[in-house]
Amino acid sequence: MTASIGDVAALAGVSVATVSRAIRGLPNVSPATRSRVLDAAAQLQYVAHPHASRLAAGHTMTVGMVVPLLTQWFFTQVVAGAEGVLAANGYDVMLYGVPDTRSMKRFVDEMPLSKRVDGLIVVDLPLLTDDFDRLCEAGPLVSVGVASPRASSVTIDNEEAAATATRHLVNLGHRHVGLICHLPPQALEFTAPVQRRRGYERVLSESGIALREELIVPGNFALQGGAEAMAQLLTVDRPPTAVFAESDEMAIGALKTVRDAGLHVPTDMSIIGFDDHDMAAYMDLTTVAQPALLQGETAATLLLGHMAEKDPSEATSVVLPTKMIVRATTGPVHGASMRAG
Amino acid sequence: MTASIGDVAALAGVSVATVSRAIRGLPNVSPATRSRVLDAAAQLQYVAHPHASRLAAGHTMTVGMVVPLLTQWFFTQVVAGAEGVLAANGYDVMLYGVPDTRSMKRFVDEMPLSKRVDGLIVVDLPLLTDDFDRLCEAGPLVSVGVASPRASSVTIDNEEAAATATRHLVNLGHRHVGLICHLPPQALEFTAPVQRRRGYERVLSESGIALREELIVPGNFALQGGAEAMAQLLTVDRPPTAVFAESDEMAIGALKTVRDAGLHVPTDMSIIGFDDHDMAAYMDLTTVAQPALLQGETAATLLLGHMAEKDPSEATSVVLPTKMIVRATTGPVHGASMRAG
DNA sequence: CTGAAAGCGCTTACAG
DNA sequence: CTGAAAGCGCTTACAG
Repeated sequence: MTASIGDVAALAGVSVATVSRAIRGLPNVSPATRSRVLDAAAQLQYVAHPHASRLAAGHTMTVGMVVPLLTQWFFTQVVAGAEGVLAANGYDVMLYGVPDTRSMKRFVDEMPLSKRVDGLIVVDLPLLTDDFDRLCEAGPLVSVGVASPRASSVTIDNEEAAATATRHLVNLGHRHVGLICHLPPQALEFTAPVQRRRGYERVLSESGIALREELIVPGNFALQGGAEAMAQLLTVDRPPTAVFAESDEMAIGALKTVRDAGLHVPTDMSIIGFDDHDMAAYMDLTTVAQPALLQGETAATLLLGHMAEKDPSEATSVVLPTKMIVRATTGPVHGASMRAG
Repeated sequence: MTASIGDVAALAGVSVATVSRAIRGLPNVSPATRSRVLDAAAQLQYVAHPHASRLAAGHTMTVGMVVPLLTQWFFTQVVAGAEGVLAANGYDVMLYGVPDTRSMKRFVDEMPLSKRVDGLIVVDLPLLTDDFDRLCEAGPLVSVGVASPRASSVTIDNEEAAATATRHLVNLGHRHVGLICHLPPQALEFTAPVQRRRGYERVLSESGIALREELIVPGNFALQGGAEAMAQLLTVDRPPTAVFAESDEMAIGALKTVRDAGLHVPTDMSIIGFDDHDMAAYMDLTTVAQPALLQGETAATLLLGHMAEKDPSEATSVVLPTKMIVRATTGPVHGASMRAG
């Protein structure tokens, strides 16, 4: 049906070897020959069959992206960022969603053996060290979201960012500061939530504020989870006067609960989020912004570099800056909270 | 490094042909042989090299998904839905973002010739008929979002859904109904916006309401676009008392503009969106829900069917239901609007 | 039920 | 600068 390298060779009157060289821009082809080949190829609309060249050449020109949830804001941004630079460099991207432990296990078992991709971008995957090592052995890998001595990574300083958020609240005079975090401890542990929680706890401790476990509630990184978490925070005695939510989506859910309860933000309750989701500006949500798209782009660039190298080089880890954006949902403690304190 | 089919054959003491048959579950292998092969394969952790089998067998076990914007709500839902069922059926998914005309053109030129995938899922692509036909000729294709006589598709009835939304507004007594639509006409035309606009116009006309061009403003399917569109609507004379936004994200942006202007929803302004985005429930936004994830799943199922067939069968087009969800952002016309009317 | 061999469409030393 | 040939790792008629 479609032209093969042999057809081009016949039309140009050269061998297939020469066609291969001419088309890929390799040296040692005379200008005249090259242009004859190129003409023939254009005429036949020839495109190399990828599986054949991949099999012969030993590389696939595709990279795999492994992502827990295909629909969550952060992941879509990272995928979009990486796909852009990868496509611009001639690479295809294979997308793998690994929503649960079982699919993650299967992925780890099969991927390294399947030589399916030239490299892997792994996003925020709560992998066991062993599994992570196995993936690394299979080829170039860059991890986004979680740092590792074994592989290049692009991350943000989650702990410091969370500390900044918490400090902002404390500096406003809040002494009862809630945290809407990720899942309960028994679930899959992503690293970002752990680090963010650490930042939160550190600042409280530095500020001489006792940690109150009942002010830390899971919100599942979703709107509804955030709303429910806030509902729970409102019922404890001596409720918080300020809350740090580990994602904007949870923060926005929390905002709704507060307002539905007839309370006013930030007068009765301060809320700070994390991400700088599109929605954040529109909700006037104070938050700490992370460059999600850029993390994907950077990961792709790093991976491109590793794939180009002959032997595996040093892992390089880049940590991208975050930035607190103060908007309208945080403010000084207020009368209502004074009663509680 | 990793085991090849030859290694397994050697270990099991059979030919590579037998290994191939045994592992793929083909008939004509004795139970004893099969289990010997399977044992050997397991022992060596053998996984068939995909490019080799793909080249030899002539199919790739991967499907391509082509999507305009990787980050927009609808597209992420469709991708997630399709990836789920495809992965469950052993297919890999290759992701292609085609944000602009140029990349779309390149995709159409190269993809059909490259035999890279066994089938294609094309989401909401404003393709020229010719280009669409070329993609169809290359192999099984299912289109989501736009119907076509040439290929199977999964869509919703955009016009009817938009009519329902508009009728809801008209039935509430609104005579000045704005539309926040997609891009200005000169841009790439996606079909959904065109159809939705048609539904809007039809209902106005059926209700004896004259169309006012100045009440139709583009919002670019984004939060900010929606906000700006609403700002513009507020400045026309005799401004609308109700607005239909073609996506929830635009509706939410519009909501913000209205509230920032000190107006009350729905007393001063009714707003209805489209999608039932997660955020919609939280904003108490009246909207018409479309099953985005399901559209992706359905497309994948359809494609799986087509890829399994020997010769191309009839195109089947499934149209999924939409459902209006009345919440708090729409209400009867009110005093304020009477002044204008 | 099983194996030997050709072939999928390329790339890559090796000669020349 | 160019070509003949081997090889990438499988699958698939064809014999037996």
